[in-house]
Amino acid sequence: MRNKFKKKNTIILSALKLFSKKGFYNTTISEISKNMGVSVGNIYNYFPSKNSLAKASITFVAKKLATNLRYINNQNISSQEKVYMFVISYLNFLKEHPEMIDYFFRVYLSNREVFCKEEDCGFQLAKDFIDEIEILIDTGTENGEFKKQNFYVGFSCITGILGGITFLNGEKVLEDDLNIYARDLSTAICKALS
Amino acid sequence: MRNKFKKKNTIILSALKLFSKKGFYNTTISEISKNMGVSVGNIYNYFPSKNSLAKASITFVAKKLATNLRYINNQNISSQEKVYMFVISYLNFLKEHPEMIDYFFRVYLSNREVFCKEEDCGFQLAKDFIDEIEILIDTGTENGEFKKQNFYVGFSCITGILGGITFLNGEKVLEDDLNIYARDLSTAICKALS
Amino acid sequence: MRNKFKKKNTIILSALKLFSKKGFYNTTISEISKNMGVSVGNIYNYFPSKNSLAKASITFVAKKLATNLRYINNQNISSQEKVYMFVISYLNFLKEHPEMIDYFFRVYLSNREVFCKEEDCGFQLAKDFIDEIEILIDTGTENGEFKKQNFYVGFSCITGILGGITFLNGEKVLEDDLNIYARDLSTAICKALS
Amino acid sequence: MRNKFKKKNTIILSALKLFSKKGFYNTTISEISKNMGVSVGNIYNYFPSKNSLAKASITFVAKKLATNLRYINNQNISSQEKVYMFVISYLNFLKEHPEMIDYFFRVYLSNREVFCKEEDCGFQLAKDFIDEIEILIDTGTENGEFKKQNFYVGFSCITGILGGITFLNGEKVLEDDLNIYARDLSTAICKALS
DNA sequence: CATGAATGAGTGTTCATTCAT
DNA sequence: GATGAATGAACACTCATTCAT
Repeated sequence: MRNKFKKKNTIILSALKLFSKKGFYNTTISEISKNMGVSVGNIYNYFPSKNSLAKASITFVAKKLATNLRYINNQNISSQEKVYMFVISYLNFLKEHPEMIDYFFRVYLSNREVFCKEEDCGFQLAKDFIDEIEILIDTGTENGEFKKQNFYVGFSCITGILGGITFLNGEKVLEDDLNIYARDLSTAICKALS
Repeated sequence: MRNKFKKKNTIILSALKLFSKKGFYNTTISEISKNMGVSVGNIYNYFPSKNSLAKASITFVAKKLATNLRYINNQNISSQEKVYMFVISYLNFLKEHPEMIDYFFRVYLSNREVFCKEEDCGFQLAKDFIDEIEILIDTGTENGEFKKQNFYVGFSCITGILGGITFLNGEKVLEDDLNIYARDLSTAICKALS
Repeated sequence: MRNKFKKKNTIILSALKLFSKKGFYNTTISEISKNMGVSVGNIYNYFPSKNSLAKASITFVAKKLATNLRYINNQNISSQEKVYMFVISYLNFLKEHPEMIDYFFRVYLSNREVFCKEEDCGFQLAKDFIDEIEILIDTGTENGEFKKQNFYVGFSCITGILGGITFLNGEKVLEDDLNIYARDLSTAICKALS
Repeated sequence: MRNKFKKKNTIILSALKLFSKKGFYNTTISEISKNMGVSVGNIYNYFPSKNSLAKASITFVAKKLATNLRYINNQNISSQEKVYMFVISYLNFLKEHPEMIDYFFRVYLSNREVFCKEEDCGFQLAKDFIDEIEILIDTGTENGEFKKQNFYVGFSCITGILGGITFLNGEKVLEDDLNIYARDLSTAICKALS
């Protein structure tokens, strides 16, 4: 039912905020429940374990990122412009929902043991997003803006460079507003891909 | 005295292996001690807490990476060649000491709460390495190989792209030997910087 | 709610028994929990730390003693009779709940470091009881049975003499039933106060 | 040999200071050793265990108190004057060596489990002192100053009342210098005994 | 569905004691 | 005798998970 779905999302949002702020292991289920005014036990009516909640959170964020990127991919513009739009969209997302991006980079990328215990292993959780990245690269390659290249290298260029600035942002060493870096970052990505 | 120093390093090495394999929170002091054939209590004669051991481990790896890069920075070659040598050196390091690089990327980049409780906060722990990255970029800028650019963007290009491939390597999705990617990666980095 | 209050008392009672028998530091939370058929963790749902449990235990005993003494203070009898009644009441209490009195004298009087870490420091925990002692002395002074005297000296006479016999009782050197000493002790106290 | 004896005393003095300040269980052998500039292991050349050091400390203090009291007992003065002299001597001792008296009252009286594990149980450790107390009472009884009374009650009067003021002193609630209370205390003791 | 008290295995850390040097 | 690194059992406290209400 619709309600169940909404409640799951509310829980994910609450978890996301805390996971990203304090890390996965320093966030307790009890805190998540208190933060959203719900009982501990009730959370277990929606997610069978803390790990499963973490996984659902990843998928949630990945889907958001994928949706954004899919929208851009569908535009009728050059690939370079798509990259730029994606960078802008990503940085805005980072500013508006730092907890989601932080979670994506901090918790997911590095608490492998949390996400890889069973079948639907780490990489798969973000599949939607990764697929859109692939589309972005392939389209650019097909129309000649990007060179033909190994997907993994291309993937590293896009997500790595954005990941780098995300890390620096999290470390609070950036002096300027994030948007300032948008042009430089997208240029760097495009050059790396071409 | 010399001995105390050596013992600390032995402990760090043991910790590094386990932290990187299982994550910081899933590694117990007892495991680290068993892994190196020493008693639990004795570890506390060298490190006052698990956190401090984690910090020392970061510094240890950062120093190794910095030493490698410093050696390259001091060569009398073009900056592009330096980047290539650094990528090669990094990938080899990753192959030979996956636990160190893994630790660097997984534990450090993401368990901020572990490293940021006091003054010598996160970013500072890797200072040596970061300084060498800055030298690499600045030298290239001075000799005209790289464009004049914001340091944070340049930093993201180098460490981000390498971080990306490291992540993929950790996820075990790469089909080929790491060295295969060396040329493409260094090319991408140089383009991104220029 | 009523239940929470009752449970706290049950825990205190269990703790009291063990603390007094084995001392604060030789009693583990695990023992307390086993002794009352409850899990370790559950105790922490009621008391945030072992120290806080010790403090609550002190207050619990002090309140009991205070209640006994308040009842006597409210009687319409001479102060000498009050002292006698108090001694009787105290010795009976000591016989029936040796763990409580033992705790009061052994753990409280001497594990200062446990009780004095914060604001509600040692002396304050037994405030209720001490207040009643003051009333006992003041009343006797007002009606001329006791001389006008420094409170601290008077306090030492009452609690010190009873403390002495308590100590000897704990050392198991007393040959007779405690009640045998009641008359002599109350006489000594009254003389000391007059 | 003489040296061994002296060293043992030095250790006892160091232990006494720390035991009384922080309690028996919060004082580590390592602290005692550091406090006196000696290695941990070396302490074990003089005392086979922490407990035995605590016991030796008790005997040390008891002997000091006994010596003081014995000197007074041997004077050719009334028993009331003896009590007064003893109170004065005790309060001075308390002011000059608070750690010793504190230890006697706090650690000995209440960490029974430390002192009663084997044959030379608690009470016996202070035998010298207790014997002198008995002599003080008996002499007073013989010369008619004190009434004939149960030893345990008499003992409680003397040590209890002094114990009371010691406790209050330790709690830092006394507003005046200890000596102020000497006359009142000795009067109270004498009255209680007569 | 919702609650939150109860469980108990698990972890970081301490510290008396030993012993090779 | 003196040293202090090494040992390892022990303990306070945490927290994911369960389940009776």
